Amino acid sequence: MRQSQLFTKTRKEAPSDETAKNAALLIRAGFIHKEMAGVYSFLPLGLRVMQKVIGIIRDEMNTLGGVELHLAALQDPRVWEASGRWSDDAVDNWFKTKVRVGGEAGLAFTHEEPLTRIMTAHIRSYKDLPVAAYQFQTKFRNETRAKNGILRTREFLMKDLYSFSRDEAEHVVFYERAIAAYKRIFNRVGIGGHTYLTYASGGSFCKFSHEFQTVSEAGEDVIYVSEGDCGKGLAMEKGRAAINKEIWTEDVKKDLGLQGDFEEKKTVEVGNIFTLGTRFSEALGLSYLDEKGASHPVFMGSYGIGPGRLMGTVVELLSDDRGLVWPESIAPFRVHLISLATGGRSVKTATDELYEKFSQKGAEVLYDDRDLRPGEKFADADLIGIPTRVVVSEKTLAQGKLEVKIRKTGEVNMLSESEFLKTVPS
RNA sequence: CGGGGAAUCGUAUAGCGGUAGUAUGCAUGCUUUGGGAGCAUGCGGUCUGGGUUCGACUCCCAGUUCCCCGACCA
Repeated sequence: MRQSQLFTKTRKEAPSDETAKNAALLIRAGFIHKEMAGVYSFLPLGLRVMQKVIGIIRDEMNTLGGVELHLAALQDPRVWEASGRWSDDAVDNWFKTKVRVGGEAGLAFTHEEPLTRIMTAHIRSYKDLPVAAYQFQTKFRNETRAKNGILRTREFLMKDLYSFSRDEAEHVVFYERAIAAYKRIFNRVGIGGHTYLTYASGGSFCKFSHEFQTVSEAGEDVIYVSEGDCGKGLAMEKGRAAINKEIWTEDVKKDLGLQGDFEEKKTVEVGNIFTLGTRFSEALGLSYLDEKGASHPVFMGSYGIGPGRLMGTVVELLSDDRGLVWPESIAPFRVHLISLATGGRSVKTATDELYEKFSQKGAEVLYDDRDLRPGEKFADADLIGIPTRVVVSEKTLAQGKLEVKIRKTGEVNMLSESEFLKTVPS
């Protein structure tokens, strides 16, 4: 993409109404626009990052055996009344709206009920199980307080996957595979090393749920982590034992067989997986017949990740004082090609040709073809944070090389075109 | 939802009971060109509604919006 076509402008100064680093930087770099408290629009660069994140999650969900669908955002109250979650007493962050000809509709804050109801039309037999369905869908939550930029918003995209199994044993097999898939996701977006599988409250559904908690000062959660071998269970990988503060009690510690020293860490919840059991299948009549013709409620699980929150968390962790720093896997572009206008027409022509070559090779290139001074282009490039910067100028043309700079490390190398092309991921 | 703070050109900010300023951005011109160039000219602003006052951007009240702390987050 030619940067002259990109309408978004960068800003020198952070907006005064954002104290969160993630939103301040993303707004300065033109990735997002704040509509109102807790509501953000995604501009072209932000959308590209979001799509990369979605692509990684989708890939892992497919590997897990999930099938993608897209449920309605506008919700029928009746299905929520059936589960007891329509009333404001049960769920206080509903956005509800009136239907003009009568009645109400809700803006979905999650999708257990509607999907469970849909499944009653498709799951009849043990032969139909297990199944897993997922979607990327906008969720609405009427939070009393939006905060931390794009980490906690009233409207946000969520990947929610729901599993349907015959019984708990079958469910657990899937659940553990889901944990593995989630780990791969966080590794792939570059925050795996900072992310802990954490025991958390199971709410009204089960004893424990599991959260994926990423260490960051921007976090809202507190977890206790032990780097030693100090317990057993799903979250008790060696060097990775973690418990959410909300369930940090003597009973739980005994229950999980915890011992040794635990360190307190502030974290962002980047994923949460739940064993739902038969809570919704019983309420909505989702059952199957076994081999003997006996009816059983379907055993369910739910698995969430917010791609926007994940993106914000990456910004919090990887940015530096000059701006964003994207990992290759979710960068809006892989290469930021910059021509220095100081070189006149020959530089411009040479860079145009290079851009065509890169594009033909399928490389994702943002080409700064704007007629600006070098300093401004460099500052913008640092702020936008594309992993590799390639500069073409009279100087580089004279050497017959390209100046290749790595955003993350600041490392600069003079490479020939063919040397560089070998390193460009297409 | 409880508590605290804030609202001034597009953005970031100063200031005063009596003609609203700076920086940046934007527009135009000239000079510049490897880390957000220089000079000149121009465009552009006091959240809304009441009240006090001869006079309110400034003081008071209410509303709205935003931020922060806490609570909540199925």
